[in-house]
Amino acid sequence: MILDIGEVSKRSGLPASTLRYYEEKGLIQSAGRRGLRRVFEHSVLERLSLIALGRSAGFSLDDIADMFTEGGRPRIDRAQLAAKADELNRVIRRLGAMRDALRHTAACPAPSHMECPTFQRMLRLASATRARKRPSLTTTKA
Amino acid sequence: MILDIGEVSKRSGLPASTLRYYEEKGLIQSAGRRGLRRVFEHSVLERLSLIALGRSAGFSLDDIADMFTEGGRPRIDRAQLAAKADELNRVIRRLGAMRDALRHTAACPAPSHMECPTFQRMLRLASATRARKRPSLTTTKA
DNA sequence: GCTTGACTTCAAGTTGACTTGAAGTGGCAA
DNA sequence: TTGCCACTTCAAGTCAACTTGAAGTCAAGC
Repeated sequence: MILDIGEVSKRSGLPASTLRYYEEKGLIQSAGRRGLRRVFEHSVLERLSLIALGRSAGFSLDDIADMFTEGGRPRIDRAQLAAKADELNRVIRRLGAMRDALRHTAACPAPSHMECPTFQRMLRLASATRARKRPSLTTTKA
Repeated sequence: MILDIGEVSKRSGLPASTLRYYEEKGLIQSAGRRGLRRVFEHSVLERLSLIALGRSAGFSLDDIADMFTEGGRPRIDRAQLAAKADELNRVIRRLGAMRDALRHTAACPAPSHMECPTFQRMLRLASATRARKRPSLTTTKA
C-alpha cells in the first residue's frame, strides 16, 4: 500500500510541510517519487507514531533521529528509556506538588497569598527548580 | 535594603540580561536609578520567585505579567489557579502513563518493541496527544 | 488539449524567551 | 584624578520546530 503526502498527512494528522520537514531531518523516508511527488509506504505511519511518542516523552527531534538511524527499524536503548522514565518521574513529582499548592492557594483564605505559608512553600519550591530551558509544559497559548 | 542588578542576579541566579528583559516586559520594576544604574528593592527577589513559580507551573511570561500588573502586589485569580491546577493534573496523568509505559518498554523482553502490546498502547497514547506546540518538557539539552 | 489543484522547491518568516555584541557611561577604589 | 569595570542601550542573533509564500511542475479529469 502506497500513499502520497496528502494521504499521509490526513492519516497522521500532520501537515504536509511537517512531513517534508521530517524527511529533510532524516526522521522519515519516502519510498521514492512518482514524477516529482513523494510516495510513502504505509509503514511511515507507524514511524510517525513512534516520533509522536518520542516527542511526547520529551525527546527532541534530534534525539529521536538518533534512535533509529541505525539499520532502519527503531533501535531504542533500554537504559535510555529507563533514564527518561526516571526523569519524567521527577518532573511528575514536582508538578504534583505544584498542583497541590495551586489548589491550596486557590482555596486559601489568607487576604494576600504572600501571607499564606503554603504559598510561601510553593515559592521556595519553584525557586529551587531552576535550570530548565523551555517553559516546562502546557504552553497551550489560550 | 537596595540592590544593584549584579546583586539581584547573584541572589536570584538569573543573568542580568534576563532581569533587564523582565523589566522591559513589565514583570519587575526597579526602584529607580543611581546614575544610569538600576536600583532594585529587596522585594524584587520575592517577585522573581513568584515569576519562577509561574514559569514552572507552565505560565508564559505574558500570563504572569497579567497576574500582577493590577495594583502592584500579586493579584492572582483563584478560579484561574484552580483551572491551572486541573490542567496540570491532566498533564500529570498523561505523563504518568507515559512513564509507566517507558518503564515497561525498558524492561520488556519482546525482541522488537513493535511486538510489545504495551509499547503499542503507548504509541496510541502518544498519537492521541496532539495539539501541543512545544516539546512538552524536559528539553534538558543533554 | 487544457485547466485545476495537489504537489514540488527554496528561502524566509514565526514564536517565546532570552543572549550576545558593540559602543558608550559613570561610580568608586587607589 | 584616574582608570577600571560593572553597568547602560539598542539592535541583532539564537534555538527548535515548524509555517508561509512565491514560483514552478505535472497527473488527471473534463
